[in-house]
Amino acid sequence: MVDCALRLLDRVGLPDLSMRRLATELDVQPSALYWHFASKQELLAAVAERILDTIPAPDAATSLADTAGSIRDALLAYRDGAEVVMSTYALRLGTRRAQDALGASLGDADQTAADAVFEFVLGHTTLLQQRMHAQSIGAVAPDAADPTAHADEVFDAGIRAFGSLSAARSPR
Amino acid sequence: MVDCALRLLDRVGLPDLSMRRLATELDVQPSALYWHFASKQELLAAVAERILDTIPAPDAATSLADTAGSIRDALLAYRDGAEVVMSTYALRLGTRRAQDALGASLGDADQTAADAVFEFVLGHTTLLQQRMHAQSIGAVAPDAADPTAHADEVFDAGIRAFGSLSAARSPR
DNA sequence: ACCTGAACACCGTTCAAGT
DNA sequence: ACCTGAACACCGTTCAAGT
Repeated sequence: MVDCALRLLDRVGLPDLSMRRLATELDVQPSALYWHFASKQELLAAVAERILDTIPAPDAATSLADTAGSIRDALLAYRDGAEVVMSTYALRLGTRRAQDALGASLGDADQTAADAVFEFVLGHTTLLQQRMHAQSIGAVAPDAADPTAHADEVFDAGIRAFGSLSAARSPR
Repeated sequence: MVDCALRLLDRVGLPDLSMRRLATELDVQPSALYWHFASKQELLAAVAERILDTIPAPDAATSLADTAGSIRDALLAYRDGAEVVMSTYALRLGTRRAQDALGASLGDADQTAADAVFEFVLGHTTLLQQRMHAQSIGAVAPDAADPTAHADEVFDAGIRAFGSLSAARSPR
């Protein structure tokens, strides 16, 4: 059932991922979903956890750039993945898998820096995916030649900044 | 009419800011709104621009921390402000006022770093506001003692990271 | 120029009742 | 234990018609 929601998300996007549509996909009445999940939010939390499933276990030997990259990849693997994860992370449902991996790469005891990096990755990827959708709809402003062109550069610049933060700390 | 939307947003939040509710507030039929705005998205773009109106003009003499702080303040001034700005920024509606101010503080010709900082600020503030709302509803997980407690620390850590990026560049 | 009235095609959620 | 049927209180948007 979560698998079906994940496939539907990837096919139609978050705005069109409704309980009614998911029910139709499962050949079931909408009300049947509420025996399994108390609300749509709870269903989305399960979907978010599945999206983050592919990120590797925390490993101090993995560079920040690689860890951040695999989190970005996990979010990009499904349409609107970042937005789904963002909304459930805000409610503190789901695991802290992503932050733990980032924390390990930063070699930091407290999680402040890891939280900041995760917030950057979520913000960046949410924007990127919304832009991808806007572009496919043709709803983008005409002045923007290639909406997603410099996204990688911006992402790298951000990760480099956070990397220099940890480099400045570790020598102590 | 945008003022009314802004007040309504602050009162009820983005999920409850509907065209029908706004119409009721204005003592008008919902369809009347579509003479002024082609869609809800367009209305939200106007609201987003108003939210960002209070951020100061670009000034190289203003520190990155101050500029980022005033952008954060502008977003926090209205309920769900960050999410509204995020969704219209993705569509590239509205101005680049925030990024221009950040670019000036970074003393940078290209806008890559400014974009990265803005993405961090948007991600951070969106998460913070969603958490504030979840808390007021009481819908937050029980293990989180004080959801918004360390938000300032995380924000400062992020901005410090981006600050060190520009510091490492300017000596060249 | 600006708005109404009525409709179209949807939503999330609840809850008694069925099997 | 798991699902149906029917309802409740909503959505964004369109469009002919009014003034």
